[in-house]
Amino acid sequence: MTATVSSPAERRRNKIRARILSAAERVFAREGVEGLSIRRLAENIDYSPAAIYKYFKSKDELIDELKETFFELILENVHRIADTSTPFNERARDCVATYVRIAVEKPYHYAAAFAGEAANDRVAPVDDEPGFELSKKGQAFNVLRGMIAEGVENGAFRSEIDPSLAAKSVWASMHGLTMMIVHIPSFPALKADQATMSREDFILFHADQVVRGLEMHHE
Amino acid sequence: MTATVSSPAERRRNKIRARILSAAERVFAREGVEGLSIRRLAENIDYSPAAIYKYFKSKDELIDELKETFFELILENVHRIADTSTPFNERARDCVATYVRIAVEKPYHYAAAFAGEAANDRVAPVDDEPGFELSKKGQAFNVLRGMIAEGVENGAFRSEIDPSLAAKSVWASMHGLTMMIVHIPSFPALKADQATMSREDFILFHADQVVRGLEMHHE
DNA sequence: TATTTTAGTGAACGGTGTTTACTTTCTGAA
DNA sequence: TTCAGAAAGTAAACACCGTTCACTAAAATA
Repeated sequence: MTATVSSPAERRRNKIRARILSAAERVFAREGVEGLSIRRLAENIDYSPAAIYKYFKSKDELIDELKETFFELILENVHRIADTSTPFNERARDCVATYVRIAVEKPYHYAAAFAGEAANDRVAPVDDEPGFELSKKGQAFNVLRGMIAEGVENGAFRSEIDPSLAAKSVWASMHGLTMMIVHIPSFPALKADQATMSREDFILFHADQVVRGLEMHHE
Repeated sequence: MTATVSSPAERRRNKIRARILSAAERVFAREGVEGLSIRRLAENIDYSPAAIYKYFKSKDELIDELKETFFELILENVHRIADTSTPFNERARDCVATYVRIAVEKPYHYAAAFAGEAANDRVAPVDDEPGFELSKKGQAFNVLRGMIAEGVENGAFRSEIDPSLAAKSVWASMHGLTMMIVHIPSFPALKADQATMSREDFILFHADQVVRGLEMHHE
């Protein structure tokens, strides 16, 4: 299409921006917000602290980009599983378990993503308006809603369920487990209550429990 | 029993400690950890910043006390409901909804309580060892576990459920909703997805959903 | 009353995010 | 090619932060 959409200067700038972000990512993944200071970051990439402000308006903006990239990762993985053709219940459970697993691998990212006032999350109307810029978090939510809608049509889930509402409930439940694990490193093992189940198994147990809440009751 | 367990000096000291805590509470409730600085706090109570360190080892210790008091409040309320004799399902749902409601009233407290590495939460063995100092958070968990055990004995919940495990799952789900509301002020309403349900109703819906996961399936 | 403990302080240490004024380097047009 | 203007980069400062230290004044203890 267009020959060169970016000038050399522009490309050079983007490269440096990327270098800053990658250095930030490294520190942040290991030490979280506390460990990531502009001054330390500047030292890492041999710039003065002030230089960083030529590329990012503020520390918050920089971290926002790390978070967005992180949710991109989650979205990719969840999407991949959602698009397989394994049996529905299994697929639902795997999606949910994957979400937690990845989040737990980068606990600081996940915790930070939900720490701010999070003013900019929007979820697209059910019939995705194309071109509507949607946060990665919002897209992940839409995948979830789609799966639940499918389950309701299937007859696997109770027919009176509103997929939009149920998706929020399910999301909250998975978010809760994730936060639990992120903040209490030993979870689900608690002190003086020796682990009766591995973390992996507990994630599946919880996912199962959550999906069960949606299922038909035959009474 | 003992005539005076506290000397005048000791009482005076406790009074000042309490004044510091109450000033901290005021600021913290409105502005969270970010807004609460030792220097600002000192100014509020007309002391020098250094003086505060005669009463608290660190800012973290001070905040820990705020959090503990907060969970005391939650515990009291949940206990009150758990001890009524309303029908079991209703009671379970109310407990869970109350937990969320109170947490949401003091979002900063709740968020902070789960923010640290939370190294000091322990859950008592099933037969409460008396005298074992238990965090308020831990006690709240025990109430939950007790209720689920009751439900299993009742026949209301599936018989293969391990109350300890299930309690962790339920707790995670409620924690998740709470965090969601705390961090996304409009939740369950999302942008471009006008609220189809009030927050109060959603809390009940979610609690219901969670309890459903524990119930018998008759297939 | 003399001595020891406690309450309280001002000043400093080593951090933080961010801004401002300044220089150097690069770039695009005359 | 020259030259104005933009962009890259910087040192120094501003206004904070939690915490510690050496010190004085007051109270409690012996």
